[in-house]
Amino acid sequence: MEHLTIKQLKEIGLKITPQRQAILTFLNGNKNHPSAEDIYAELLKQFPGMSFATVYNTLSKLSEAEQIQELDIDPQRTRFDPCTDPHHHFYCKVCGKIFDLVHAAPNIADRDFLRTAHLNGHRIDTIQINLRGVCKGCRNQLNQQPANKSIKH
Amino acid sequence: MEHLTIKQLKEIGLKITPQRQAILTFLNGNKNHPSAEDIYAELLKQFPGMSFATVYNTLSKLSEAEQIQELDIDPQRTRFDPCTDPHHHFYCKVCGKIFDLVHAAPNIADRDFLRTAHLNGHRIDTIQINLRGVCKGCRNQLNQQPANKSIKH
DNA sequence: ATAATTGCAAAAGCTTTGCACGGAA
DNA sequence: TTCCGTGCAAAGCTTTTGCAATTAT
Repeated sequence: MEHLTIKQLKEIGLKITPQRQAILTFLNGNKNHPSAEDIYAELLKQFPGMSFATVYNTLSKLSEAEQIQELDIDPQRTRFDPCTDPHHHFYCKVCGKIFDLVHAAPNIADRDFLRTAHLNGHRIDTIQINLRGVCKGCRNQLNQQPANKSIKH
Repeated sequence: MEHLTIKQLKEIGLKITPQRQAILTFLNGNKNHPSAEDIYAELLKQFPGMSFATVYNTLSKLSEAEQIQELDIDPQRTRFDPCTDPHHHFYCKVCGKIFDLVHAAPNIADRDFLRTAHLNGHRIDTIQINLRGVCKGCRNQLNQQPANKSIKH
């Protein structure tokens, strides 16, 4: 899915609250792969009294219903991707950004096949392909300032 | 690498201590993908005074030197794999076991190529392919006892 | 009306760090 | 001797949970 709708929320049995609508709006089209904290911090601007638990609970339920994806590529925290189409991810260990790799890397066969396949008798539910390294931008910076050791996120 | 040696420890600039030798011994040939806590708990039997920090520090250094692999497939904790040969992993969300998938799933092209390749200008250092679901054994148990909801690790 | 959701706050875990002492090289 | 490694303990963070008040349906 590319776009989360209120209709989808209802279909998976969730009540529509202003907070949840804001979460959807923030997530839709977001390519930054935000953490729960990122999302919370952003929505706090609109909902000064908002609780982190609200963000956390909603993300959990969306993820359970497979409306969003929980990424395990960041060693420090779970990151979320509203796009559930099959694609790989690249994590830059210098700046912490996550990049989508849509067909940039060879695909691990057909995901839909693997999903229902019983590999070695195991039932496969999800697949994640995580590449890590240093992104283009950070490589350039490192080349220009070889002494710079700062790591941001 | 399949086997960690004292020679390798020296080569990466680590001092040889009884604790570290025990860590190597425990890791060598271990297919259980233990967590730091698992390793600590096991070694505590041999070294009653041992500290978790010792395990943690040594694992970090081995991982930094690429002598072992840190797996991010377990949502709860980092797991370690002494085998650095290219292979995929399957995580059972019921029992928590991790299975090696050597060539069971299609390979994501040639890892050695990707490692040195500059994908979209990014420098790729590591690749992890994480499959998750319910393992054969747990599927059988679930079929026999549909009401069993216990989750162990 | 009723069941889910929110906000607050605390707890629970895993991971990481500081420091003084002891041991490897 | 010189550093590195160890053990101990505390701190740091992210994630998870309990509960009373509030809100969606």
